[in-house]
Amino acid sequence: MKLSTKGQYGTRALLDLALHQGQAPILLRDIAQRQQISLQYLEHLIAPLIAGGMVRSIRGARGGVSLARSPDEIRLSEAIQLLEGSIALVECVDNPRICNRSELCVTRDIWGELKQAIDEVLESTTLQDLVERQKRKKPSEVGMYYI
Amino acid sequence: MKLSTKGQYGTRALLDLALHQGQAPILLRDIAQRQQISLQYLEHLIAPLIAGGMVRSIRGARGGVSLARSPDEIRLSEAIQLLEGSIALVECVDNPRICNRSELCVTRDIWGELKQAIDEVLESTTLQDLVERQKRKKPSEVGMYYI
DNA sequence: ACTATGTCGATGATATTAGTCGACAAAGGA
DNA sequence: TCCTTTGTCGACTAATATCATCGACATAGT
Repeated sequence: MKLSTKGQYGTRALLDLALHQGQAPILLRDIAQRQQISLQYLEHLIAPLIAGGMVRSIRGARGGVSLARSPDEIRLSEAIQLLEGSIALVECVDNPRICNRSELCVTRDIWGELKQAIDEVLESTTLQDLVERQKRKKPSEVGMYYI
Repeated sequence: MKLSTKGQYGTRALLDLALHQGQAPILLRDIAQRQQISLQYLEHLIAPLIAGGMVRSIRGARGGVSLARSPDEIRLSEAIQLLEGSIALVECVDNPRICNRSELCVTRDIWGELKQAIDEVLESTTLQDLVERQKRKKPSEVGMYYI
């Protein structure tokens, strides 16, 4: 029952994008360096975010990536959904058909409540919230490279 | 980000135990049949529950397993903990040391909130709650074999 | 052209999951 | 005592998922 590195690194990458937003697009290389993720792996993490319309990319020289919307319009629920797929901890919550017990299964009800609880946290948190928390934590280092 | 079958089947097995509690211990074979889990796999699911003191077992003829406590004293949080290990979705929530960013990492804070949200659901649900839900759902079939 | 960047599919190493099997231990009954 | 019934446990395996890495390619700027 773990969040894969896709979800973890992907979320960090998004936060990095929010923290470094500016005029110019941001280089994947820089995100990779700051977040200590290999560039080649990062590409794969970003891909579904681009496909999902959360991140925009510009190819070629002077290219890079940037958030497609303002950070306060990007909810973690959507990000995790793109990065990890459904948030449900158990398949049958989303697809009752895959198990013939679904209708009468009370454990399934609990897994549903769990999904809901997780969703409430992720739905109520935006990238902007993360940015503000970060500023509160360590104002001086926000926007800087990790040493 | 999925609950493994260990957690799913193990919880079902516990509920089965709660539903069929009586004088005599319950046969693993019967649980396996009712819950449609292979006996050999079920043994492995039950083992950590026995080790954790949640289930008692009696070997030999006329043996079987039973809950070590009354169902209203068995919380799902404890069961899942035994079956799956820590409930935290991300390692660093429990072990800050494994990542040098932990102290300043705001995504980690979110993973912590997630853990808390999950824990609240599981902590507030006992096997007895599941039994009652089951009775409410399908009073006639409680205690019966699945057809 | 040439360089800087992102895109994408193939590949591989490792870990985890989901079981199965077989030998064994303990308890009861004939 | 020996046989049957039950749980125990470690070894093994197959399938899948995770976590990358690599190389060829596409696109944009200079």
